[in-house]
Amino acid sequence: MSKCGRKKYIKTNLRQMTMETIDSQQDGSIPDSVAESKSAHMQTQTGQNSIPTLAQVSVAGSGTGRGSPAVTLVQLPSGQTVHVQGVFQTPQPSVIQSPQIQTVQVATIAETDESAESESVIDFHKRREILSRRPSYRKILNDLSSDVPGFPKIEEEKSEEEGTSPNIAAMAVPTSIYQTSTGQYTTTGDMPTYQIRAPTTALPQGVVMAASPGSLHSPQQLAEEATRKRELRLMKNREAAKECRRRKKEYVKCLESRVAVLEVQNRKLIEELETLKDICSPKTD
DNA sequence: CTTCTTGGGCGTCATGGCGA
DNA sequence: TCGCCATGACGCCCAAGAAG
Repeated sequence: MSKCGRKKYIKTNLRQMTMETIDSQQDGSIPDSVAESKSAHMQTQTGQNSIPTLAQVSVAGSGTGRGSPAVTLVQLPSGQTVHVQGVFQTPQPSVIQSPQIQTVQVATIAETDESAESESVIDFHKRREILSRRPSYRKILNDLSSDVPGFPKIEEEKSEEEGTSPNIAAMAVPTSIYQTSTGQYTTTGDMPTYQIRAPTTALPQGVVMAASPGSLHSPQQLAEEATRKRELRLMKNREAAKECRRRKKEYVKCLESRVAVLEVQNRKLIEELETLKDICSPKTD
């Protein structure tokens, strides 16, 4: 495997490993699996670049009180503090409790219920449809944030400081393009700096020439229109990719924070279990 | 100092989902 | 059905650190 291929392999598996980590948590597995998965994740993130610290945890309460759940403060990497209440409370939903997973859980329950058998059959194709959809970081994260107050939301609209909206960016074609030393092209002006490679002469796949026949006459005009549409599409996709990566990073950060919170909860559970064992052990003996 | 390794970012293409 | 959007995948470039 080439260097880039290996790198991309690791990159691609990063999310998968993270998901597996949380999946094991949801299954109620031991924390070692979490630690192992996290260490694996850390290994993928090792190196010279700054490794994102998961979270700093400070236990503010004893955690043994049944009536008054203790509050655990978890310092997230972003500086945000998440309050984790007593471990005997209703367990917080796992990070993978995306709509897809919820659908599976509902489906499982429905299938075990004989009276709902017909409904499960009816909803089968619908569930299949939902399950086959790609995950949306925005949806997953917003779903998470609705469950956990401290969790940030991914905004539906781009924030103003992030530049122009995609529509505006789509309309504004950069006028000044300079070639950099690396052979790439950099635009200047109010638009964000792009690295635009020289457009290929070959038409992209699936590009439909939808120009009205009345407005375009010569083949040159057709070619110009095609080039313009291609540049427009590339610019839009460029912005979309940036936004997607930003959301993905935010999503991964939230997952890491979630892992930290769950680790704290797990640790407290183990401590309480040990305490209960100590209390009950004289009776059992 | 040079070369290698590694991680991050970016642009682009391919593709599936979704709304009009 | 078509166009748009979101996202995975891939390749490239760059910076920083390690290794020689």
